[in-house]
Amino acid sequence: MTEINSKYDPSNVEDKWYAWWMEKGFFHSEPDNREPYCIVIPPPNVTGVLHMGHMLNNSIQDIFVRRARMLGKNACWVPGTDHASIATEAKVVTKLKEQGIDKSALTREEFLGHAWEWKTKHGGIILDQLKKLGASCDWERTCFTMDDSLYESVIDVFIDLYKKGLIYRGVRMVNWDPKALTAVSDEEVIYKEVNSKLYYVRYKVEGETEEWITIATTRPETILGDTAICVHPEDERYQSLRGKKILVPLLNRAIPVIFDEYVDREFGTGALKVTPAHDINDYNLGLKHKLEVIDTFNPNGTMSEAAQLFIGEDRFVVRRKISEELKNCGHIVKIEEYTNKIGYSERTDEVIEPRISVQWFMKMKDMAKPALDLVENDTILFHPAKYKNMYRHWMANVTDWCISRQLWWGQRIPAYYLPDGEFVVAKSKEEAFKQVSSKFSIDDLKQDEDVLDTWFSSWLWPISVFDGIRNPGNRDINYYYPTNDLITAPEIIFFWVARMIMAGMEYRKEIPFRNVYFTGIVRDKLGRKMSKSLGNSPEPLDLISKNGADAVRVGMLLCSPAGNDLLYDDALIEQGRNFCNKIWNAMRLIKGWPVDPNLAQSEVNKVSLTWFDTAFNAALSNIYSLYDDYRLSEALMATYKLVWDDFCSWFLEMVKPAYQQPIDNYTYNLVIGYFEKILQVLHPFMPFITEEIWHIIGERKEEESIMLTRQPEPTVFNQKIIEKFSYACDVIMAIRNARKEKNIPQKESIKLFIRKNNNETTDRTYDELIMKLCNISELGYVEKKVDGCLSFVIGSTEFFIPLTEILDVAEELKKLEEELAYTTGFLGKVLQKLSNESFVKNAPANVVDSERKKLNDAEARIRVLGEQISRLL
RNA sequence: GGGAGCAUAGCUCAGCCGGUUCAGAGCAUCUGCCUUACAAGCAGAGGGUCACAGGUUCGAAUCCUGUUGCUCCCA
Repeated sequence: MTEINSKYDPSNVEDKWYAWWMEKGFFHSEPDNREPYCIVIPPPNVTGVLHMGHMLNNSIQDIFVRRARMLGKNACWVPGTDHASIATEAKVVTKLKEQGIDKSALTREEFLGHAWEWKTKHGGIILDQLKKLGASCDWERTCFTMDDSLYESVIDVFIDLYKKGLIYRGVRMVNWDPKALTAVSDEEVIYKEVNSKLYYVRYKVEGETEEWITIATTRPETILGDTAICVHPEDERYQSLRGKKILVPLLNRAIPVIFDEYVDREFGTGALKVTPAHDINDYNLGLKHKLEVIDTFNPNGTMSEAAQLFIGEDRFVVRRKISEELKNCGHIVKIEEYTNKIGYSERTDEVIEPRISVQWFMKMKDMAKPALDLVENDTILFHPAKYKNMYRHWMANVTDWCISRQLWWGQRIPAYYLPDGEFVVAKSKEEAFKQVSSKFSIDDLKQDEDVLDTWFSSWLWPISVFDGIRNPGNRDINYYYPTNDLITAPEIIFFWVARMIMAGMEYRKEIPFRNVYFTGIVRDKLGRKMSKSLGNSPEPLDLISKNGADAVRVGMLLCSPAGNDLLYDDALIEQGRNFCNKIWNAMRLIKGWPVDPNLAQSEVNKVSLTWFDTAFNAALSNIYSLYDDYRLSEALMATYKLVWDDFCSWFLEMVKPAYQQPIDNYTYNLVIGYFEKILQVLHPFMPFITEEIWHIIGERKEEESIMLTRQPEPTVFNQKIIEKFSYACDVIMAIRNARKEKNIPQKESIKLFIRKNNNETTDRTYDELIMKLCNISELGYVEKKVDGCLSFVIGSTEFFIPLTEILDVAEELKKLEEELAYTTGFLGKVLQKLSNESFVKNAPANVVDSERKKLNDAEARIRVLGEQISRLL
C-alpha cells in the first residue's frame, strides 16, 4: 500500500464525505414501518451566525440522531430558522440607516420588502455552517418560522385561542424598549446592577408655609408624573398628613397622601412618591387607590406634553436637569450614592421603561397546570432533573403572556379595527368584514399594526414543521410527533420549552417531546460568558478548518456534562485532535501488517482475542447505559478509553506481530472486525474520520456508508476474564516499573521467576502474553527464593528478575520496609473494625466477609514481605 | 427581598439506596524514553482532612442541622 501520513488530515476528508452523504440523500427521512426518531432543531435566528453555543448544542443533536439511525430507527432531524422579529428588524433598521433610509419614511410593505431581501441574502448562512460541523439534518425539510405554512399556522392558532377566550386585549404595564419602540417580555429584560443616586426630595404640604415631606427616589425625572405620596398607615411620623394634599415640586400640582402597607418604613424616609405611569408597583397602588395616571414619557423615552416641562428631551438628560432645578429651588435635601438593579433590553441594551400600553395577552394559568404536571410526573424527562425545580417555580407563578410586539417583521396580528373602536379577529380582511355590521364598508377595516412575539411562532415549532396545525391528520405529523429529544439551553426553559409543552397539549393532546437535554453555557477559561464585546470567543469555523469537525466535537463534548457550563479551552480541541490522530495511527498499524493465510493462530493471539472480546462488550454495555442516562460526556469518555487504552495500548500491542513478521489470517480478520465495531461506536461522535477509515479498512460497495450500519449489540461477558487479565496487567506494570528503575531497556530480554505463596493457585493463561509484552526470554515457577534477583510482591506472590549488576540492598530494603509499614497499618485498621463487636453484629455479612478476606490477604503479604526483608539482612 | 443549585487532585468533573468499584477519571504537572502505528506518542510517578463546624450511625464524601463562599433564576 502507499505511504499514509502519520498525521490525520481532516481537511481532505470532511468536505468529501459530507458532500457524498448529501448526494446520496442519507439524511432524508420519510415515514415508513420503522420506529421513528425525531429531533426538531432549536431554530437559530435566521440572520445569525454560528457561535460556540450552537456548536455544542448541534453536536449533541447530531450525536443523538446518528446514534438513533445506527440503532435502526428512522431518524429525522428537522432543521430551520427563526425569524427573530426584534433582532432581525433591528438589523434591517441599522442597515437601512447606513444607506440613509429611515424606517419611519417607509411604508410597512416597503420595509418588509427590505427585510425579506435581507433574509434572502443573509438567511440560512448558519445552516450552511452547521454542515461543516457534520450535522446530519434532513435538509429537504428545512423550515422557517415565516414560511407560508408556518405563518398561517400561527394565525390560525391566534384566532382559535381568541375564540376560546384565551387571548384578550388589555391595558397593562409592559416592559417598553424605548429604542426598539416595542414591548418586550419579562424574559427579555436583563437586570444589571448599576451605581446610581438616591435623591432625597422635599415636597411642600399644601396650605402650610413651612411643612414639608421628604421622599427618596432614584428617578427624579418621574416627579412630573406623580399623582400621590404614599406612607405606611402606622408610621407615626406622617399621621399629621391625613387629609392633606402635597404639592408636586416645580409644577405645584396638588396630589393626595395615601396610606398603604406596601411602603417599607425603613427605606429612605418611609415616604414614597407614586407615579402610576412609570413603575409597576406604583401602577398597582394606583389601581388600588384609584389614582390618576399621568404618562410623562413619549414612546421613545423623551418627555411628553403631559410632563409640562422639558418636553421632547430624553429622560436621562432630564434627570440631570431636573435635579439641578430642584436643587436651585431648594427641594433637594441630599443625594446619596446607591446601587440598584435596572432592567435592560436583551436586544438593544436600552434601559427598559415600565409603560402603560394596550397589548394582546394570552392567559397562561389553565395551560400551565397540565404542562407542569407532565414534567412533575416524569412524562417528560428533564436531563439533568434539577431543572424540574426551576420549571415548577415558574409554572406555579406564571403570569399572562404579552404576545404583541410593536414591530413589522413577524406574523401580523389578525385583528381588524372599526371606526367605532370595535374590532374583530379573523383570518383576512374579507373574513373580518363578514362579521361586521353593514353600516361599515370593507375599507373602514384597519388591521392591527403589531406583530406577534417570536415565541408565539416558536412554541408551535414541533407541530408546525410538519404542518400539523393546518393539517392535523397528515402522514408526517402522525409519524414523527411526538418528537423524542429536545436539546436546548436552560435559559429558555420558560419561554420555549414550557410553551411548546402547552401548545402540544392544546393542539395534539400529546407531549411534544419525551426528553429535554439541557446544555450549559459555553464560557471562556475564566468562566466569562463568550461575547462579541469581550472578544473571548474563538471563531467556530476557524476551529473546524484548523482541527477538523471531529476534533472540535470531541473536544467540546468531553467537557460538558448535561446542564453544566463548559469552560472552553483550546486544549480541549487539541485533545480531540490527538484522539483523531490516535485512531488514524491504529489504522496505519493494522493496515501495515502482512497477513499470512497459512499461519496458525498463536496462543497469545487467542487469549488476547478472548480478553478483548470481553473488554469490548463490558465497555459497550457501559457506554450504552450512559447513553440511556443521557450522560453523553461520560459515554464519550468511556469510548475514548475503550479506543485508547483497551484497543490501542493493550490489544494491538498484544496481537502485534514482531517486526516484519506476518499475522495469521484468522486473528487479522477479527482485529479488523473489532476495529469496525469501534468505528461504529465512535461514529456518532466523530462522523468524518470513522467514515474515512471504515472505507479504508474494508471493501465497500457504492452505496455503503458507516452511518447506515448498525451499532454493535453488546453481548454477555465474563467478569472473571476481566479480573484475571487485570492481574496480568499488574504483573506487566510491575515488570515495566522494575525495568525503569533498574534502567533495563525494553530491547534487553530478561528472565522471570514466580513463587506462589499462601496456597495461591497458578493460572498460566497470560504467561506467554506477559513474556511477549515484557520481552521475557524465560518464565519459570519456583519453590524457593532466587538469589541475586530484583523482586517484587503482588498479593502474596513473589516475582524474581535476575540482575546482571549488583543489587542495591539498602534501596531494596527501604522499599520493602515502606511496603511493610503500609500493609501493617492497613491490617491494623481491618483488625480494629473486626474487633468492634457492633460492626460484626450489625454490618451485612458480605461486608464482614470482605473484611476477613482483607485480613487474610494482608497477613499473607506481611509474612512474605518479612521473609524478603530478613533475606536481605 | 423570594426561590433553586453547587462546594471532591492545579483544572473540568464522576462518585446512586451510608460499608472493596471508595477516595476515582480525563486534562495538566514531573521523570525516563526519537522502542520499526502514533513525540499530536510510549512507559512510569506524584497530587485531595471530599468548604467549615456540629449531629445521626458499629461505620459518613454520601444522611440531618448550622456557618461560610460561589452560581443561576425570579422580583
